[in-house]
Amino acid sequence: MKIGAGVEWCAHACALLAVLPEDWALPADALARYFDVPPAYLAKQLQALSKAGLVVSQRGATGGYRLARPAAEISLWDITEAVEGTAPSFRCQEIRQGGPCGTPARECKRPCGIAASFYAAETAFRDHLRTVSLSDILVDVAKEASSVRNKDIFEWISANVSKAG
Amino acid sequence: MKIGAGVEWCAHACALLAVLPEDWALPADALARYFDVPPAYLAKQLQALSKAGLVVSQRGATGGYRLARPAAEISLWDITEAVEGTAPSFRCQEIRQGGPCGTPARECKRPCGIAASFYAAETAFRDHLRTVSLSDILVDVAKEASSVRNKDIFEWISANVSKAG
DNA sequence: TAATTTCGGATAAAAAATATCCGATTATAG
DNA sequence: CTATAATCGGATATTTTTTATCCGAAATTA
Repeated sequence: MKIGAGVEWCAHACALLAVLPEDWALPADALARYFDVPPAYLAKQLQALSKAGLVVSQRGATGGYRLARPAAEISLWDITEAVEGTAPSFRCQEIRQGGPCGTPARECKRPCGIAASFYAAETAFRDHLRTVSLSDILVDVAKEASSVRNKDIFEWISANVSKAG
Repeated sequence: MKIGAGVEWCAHACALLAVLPEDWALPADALARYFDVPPAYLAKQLQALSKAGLVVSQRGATGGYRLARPAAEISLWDITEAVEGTAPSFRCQEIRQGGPCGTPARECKRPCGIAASFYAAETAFRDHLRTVSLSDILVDVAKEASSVRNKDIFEWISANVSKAG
């Protein structure tokens, strides 16, 4: 049971996009440099966010990525779902139907007790991530970071942003 | 985020072992035939259960597997942990420490908000599986199955069991 | 309209899960 | 007591998934 690295990267990337002033955008390459991760691979992950409608991409000279909606309306589950897909972690093979004592298919319309338990557990997992929005993350970050570092971050953004003019 | 097939197989295998009369055992090969899954691969998964102390293995002529403790004291999480390992699904790469604005390591003793949220979500996942024991599964099965099929199952077990004598 | 900069899908390398085989071990039966 | 038969357990291949990269398509600016 593993979550790909793209989820972590995208979550941090979205958190950075969330502090961008309105109508500014950050290119994928800039985001990769900010976090020191492989640029081409991050770019691929960002495509998933774009496809899911979490971020808006803009091509061309002053292009880049920005959030598609307010940070309060993007949850960690939204990001996870966009990157990892919506398939359940427990993929039931219905082995109860096989073998010499297999249950007939017509009696298997509902999931078995084992599958149902895993589905319920995953629902709990997803529901928790749904309760955490990007703005919740930012509050947490703001509490930890010093005002000096916040200034550094803003200066870096200003130097690397794609600002439409 | 995916769970391997071995977890499903082992969960069903344990449920079958749970209805075995005391001091009976089922060989790995019999379990594989019962569920119609690759024998060698199921055998490998069962090793993990044995290592974790969930089942007791007995080599030799009348050997096989049986539960190490009452079904009520074995949870779906016990089985998942035994097969998949105990590593968290979200493996934080601490990318906040990298890049031009990286947070100094001494300020990173606690997990960041993103990682903490995923850890909490996974705790919810695990806690739910901890509440489901093998006996809960058996109750569910008993409700669904007809008494005719239960007789078939018991007869198959009797014909394939390794009974010490 | 040409040039620059970006995103987006197609393509390779690495890692993990899946599947298999054979030797080590143990109880039984002769 | 010994040989035999049947089992588990770890080492070994194969397939799939994840990770990583590259190059063409698209769009904005000068």
